[in-house]
Amino acid sequence: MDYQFKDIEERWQKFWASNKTFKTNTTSEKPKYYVLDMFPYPSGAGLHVGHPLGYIASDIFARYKRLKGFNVLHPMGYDSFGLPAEQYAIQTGQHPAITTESNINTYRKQLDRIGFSFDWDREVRTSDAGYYKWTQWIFMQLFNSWYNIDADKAEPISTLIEKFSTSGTLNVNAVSDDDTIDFQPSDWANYSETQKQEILLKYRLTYLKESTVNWCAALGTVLANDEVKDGFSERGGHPVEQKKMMQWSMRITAYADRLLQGLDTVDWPDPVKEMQKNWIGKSVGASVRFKLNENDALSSELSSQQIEVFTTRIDTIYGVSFLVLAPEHELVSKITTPAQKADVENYIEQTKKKSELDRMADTKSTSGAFTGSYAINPLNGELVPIWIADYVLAGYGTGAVMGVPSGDQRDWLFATKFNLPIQQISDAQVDLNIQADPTKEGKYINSGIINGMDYSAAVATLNQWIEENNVGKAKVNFRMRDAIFGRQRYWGEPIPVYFNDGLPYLIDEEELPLLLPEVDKYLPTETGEPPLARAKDWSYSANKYSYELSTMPGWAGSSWYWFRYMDADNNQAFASKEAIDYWKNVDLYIGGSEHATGHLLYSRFWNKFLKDLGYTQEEEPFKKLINQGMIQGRSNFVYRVADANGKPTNTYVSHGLKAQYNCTAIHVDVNMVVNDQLNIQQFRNWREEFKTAEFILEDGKYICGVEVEKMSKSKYNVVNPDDLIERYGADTLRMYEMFLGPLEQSKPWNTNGIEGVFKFLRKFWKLFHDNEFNFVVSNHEPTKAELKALHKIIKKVQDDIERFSFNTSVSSFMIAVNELTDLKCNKRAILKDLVVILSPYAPHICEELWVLLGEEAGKLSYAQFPMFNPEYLVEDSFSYPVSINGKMRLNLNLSLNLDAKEVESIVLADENVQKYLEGAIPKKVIFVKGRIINIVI
RNA sequence: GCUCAGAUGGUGGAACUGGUAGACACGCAGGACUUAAAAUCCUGUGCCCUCAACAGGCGUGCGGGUUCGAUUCCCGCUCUGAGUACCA
Repeated sequence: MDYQFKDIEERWQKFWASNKTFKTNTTSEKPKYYVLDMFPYPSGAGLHVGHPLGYIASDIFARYKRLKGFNVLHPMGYDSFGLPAEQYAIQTGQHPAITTESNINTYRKQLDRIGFSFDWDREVRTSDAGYYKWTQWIFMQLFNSWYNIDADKAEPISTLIEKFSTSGTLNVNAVSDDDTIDFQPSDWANYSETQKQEILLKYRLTYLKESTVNWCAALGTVLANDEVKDGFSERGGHPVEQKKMMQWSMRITAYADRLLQGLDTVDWPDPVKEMQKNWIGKSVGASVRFKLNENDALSSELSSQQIEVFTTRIDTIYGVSFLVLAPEHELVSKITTPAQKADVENYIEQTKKKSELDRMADTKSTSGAFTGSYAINPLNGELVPIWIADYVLAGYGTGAVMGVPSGDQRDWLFATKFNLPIQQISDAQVDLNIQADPTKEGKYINSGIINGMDYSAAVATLNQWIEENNVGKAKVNFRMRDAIFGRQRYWGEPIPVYFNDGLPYLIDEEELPLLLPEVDKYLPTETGEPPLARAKDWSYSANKYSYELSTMPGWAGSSWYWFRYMDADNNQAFASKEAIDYWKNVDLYIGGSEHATGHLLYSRFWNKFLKDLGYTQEEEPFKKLINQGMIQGRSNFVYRVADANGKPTNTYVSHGLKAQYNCTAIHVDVNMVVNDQLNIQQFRNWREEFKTAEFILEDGKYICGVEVEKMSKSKYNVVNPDDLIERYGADTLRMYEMFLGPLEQSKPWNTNGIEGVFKFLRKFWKLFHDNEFNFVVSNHEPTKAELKALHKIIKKVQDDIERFSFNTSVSSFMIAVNELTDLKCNKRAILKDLVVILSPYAPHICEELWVLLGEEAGKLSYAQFPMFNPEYLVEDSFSYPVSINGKMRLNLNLSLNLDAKEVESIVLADENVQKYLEGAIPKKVIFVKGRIINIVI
């Protein structure tokens, strides 16, 4: 019997499932290793060939680690709350839970066919009540915590209340959205319950606040910053506008510095670290207050107002020649003089008209308007005009900047356009008539107290001065905002909060989970309330209080799920202490880079928070991260010829000849195309309209055009893994996905080469079988050549897997099996090791051969990865080409002492060369891996 | 604009710390087996000159440099992809 992959794979998948071969125990003498995949959202379309790429890689690594003697945790689950199921529910009325369940079943079937070694007993689903009970529980912990800056960690809110009642705000150094709070312990005692709760809400790590949010009308919900791309929603591409709303937020900004510092401790791809760094956007500088100058047009009350600016270049403050406010800045209307009123209002009007996109596209032109007012530079008392311009953003820093044309190119352009002075403040030789000098070189001139200083001295001096004179202070600013947490949607975790007197309170912990109620429709109510408002008899404490109606965002459930896998069925805790102490954190995490500023950042935040409260041990959740590349679709086209009148005919011209015709490209299903050659019969049967299709061929073939696009149904370029498994088997699919190229690289899918991998597996199978397909192995001692072939592959595969270069190890397998086939090697000792080495890649065929070799079924996964012995790889002949002075390449017979790394004598094979070298003394002999490569004379 | 990644045959890609560039696979061409096809096996395959062989020349986006030796290191440029965007 030939290699019967279907039979083999079905049999072993059944065996693994019923014997729970990959069940992992938490207590083990072995060292632990945690291999995690980013769990999928179970969409209705099922898996295409790109999805399992990362899963195959992680499965290979998990299996390899088991062979290396580790206790490996390798689980899988579903991120099953989310928008598509809800959108589908709105259209069809079907409960999202039903859609989700059926999608999960499809996913599971598809995953099972690939032969992963997941421990399915640990499966999690974020939409299960048993799971989201703990998502809600973590929310409650966040609500009940504040961030103590002195301790640099989160603490229970009770310690804050303690401080308030003993010493008021005096000893409180906390992250809060209001740094003006100031009271005595006696005040605290006299505050009403409502007042107390209002104050505490400003410190809680999850809090309710009126804030500007990204509102997506089409989706009927708010979105987080990372869910908005260029002014449109990431899912669906609907327009997003800014809107003020009462919203739940997560105080992730409290962790900004730790999130930044932690990046230095993890083994992650640089681009992802870079993205997170930019997203957090730390900038060190100073905040300075400019007093307004008294002015006839302004009331004296206003002249006591100040404009606060944030700058990273306090050292250039003597060069300030104007201030700029964002058009939305609250002071704009107050400080605009009557003479300038029309100008300013006109400018604000223009700014409003510009859409978000226009504003981003138009970064070149400089625009602005003068308010007519002046501020006073606190350092030199000079008057500086106050302008407004849309290059200053209301949402960043203080919404106001100081303009220094000599030190900042944008300020320089602004000054040049509006004829504002450009003051030189550095002795660096730069012509300020041409451009600004943003460098920090040179000594300061025309700069009062910092004249003659260099950059760092100037910054230190000025920071001290502004603090002493109470006009500002050194400050660190972050670009990152707190994360909006509420969503006006149905299919998400209910927020475990009820309202009393307009203030939020947590429900009793005993009442978790707060179940998602049933509703008649999944749309907002007529009055614009979220869908949960439709729930009947859904309120807290015997109808006394109403529940929070928004639900949690998609990222809530995925921000802690790796802990749940450690102890998936626990009903008393999100995971037991023993399980967390043993598994600690994820050693290897594989997933797409699209989660760089979303999931990966939120997960690190929650991980740090849970650590602060003492529930977990590790500061970082994912030690090593690998981003698998995206698999793109490779679309094929046929070219329909139009007749003289431009009317389409039913004739199609091959790609190479299309220039001679007037034709249009039509997507054709890639599954009817092999090596870009169209299967004409299949095409005719594809659709009724093609039944009578005629073809203009080249060399008797119809060649299709090719384009790389996103893989999608509408482009007919989706390749389904099930079809390939049907034809070639799961082992071939697994190996081929790895063979395709480096894991991290994005690439278009191309099925063309899969035959090569399939042929390899057949060849491998045949090594163990004679021509009549009988299983035959010999018990003879292996020869040196056979051992060499074996140990070469042991070393190669081990090195390749350790550095996640799976594509090259597949190639090495092919070489090894070719060598052993040439040697007609069917020796048990060699083949047994070969099966072990190959099993992470092609587990089914290896399991089959393992048993045929007389070993116990199911034990292959825990066999020992063979030890590499370098002795087998030593060269025994020293006749090979060597170059002289890196130039000519000659065959030499050498006699040398390898230990001494010196040539004892050189015997030249060629007389001519001997002549050439006569009398020359080798200056240097270059060895590489014990071989002479080059002789320098 | 900024940041990062990349550019190697007809194609996907190898070459791990500089050391015989093009492994391995696809495709293509030729051959064996077959009535035939499929499957399988064998041979060839970077480009140029050459009937062919020997030999030679050119070759890792482009231009320089370091080195006995550069796909690999350095400088400058071109192009492609990704991220980000007036962040003060």
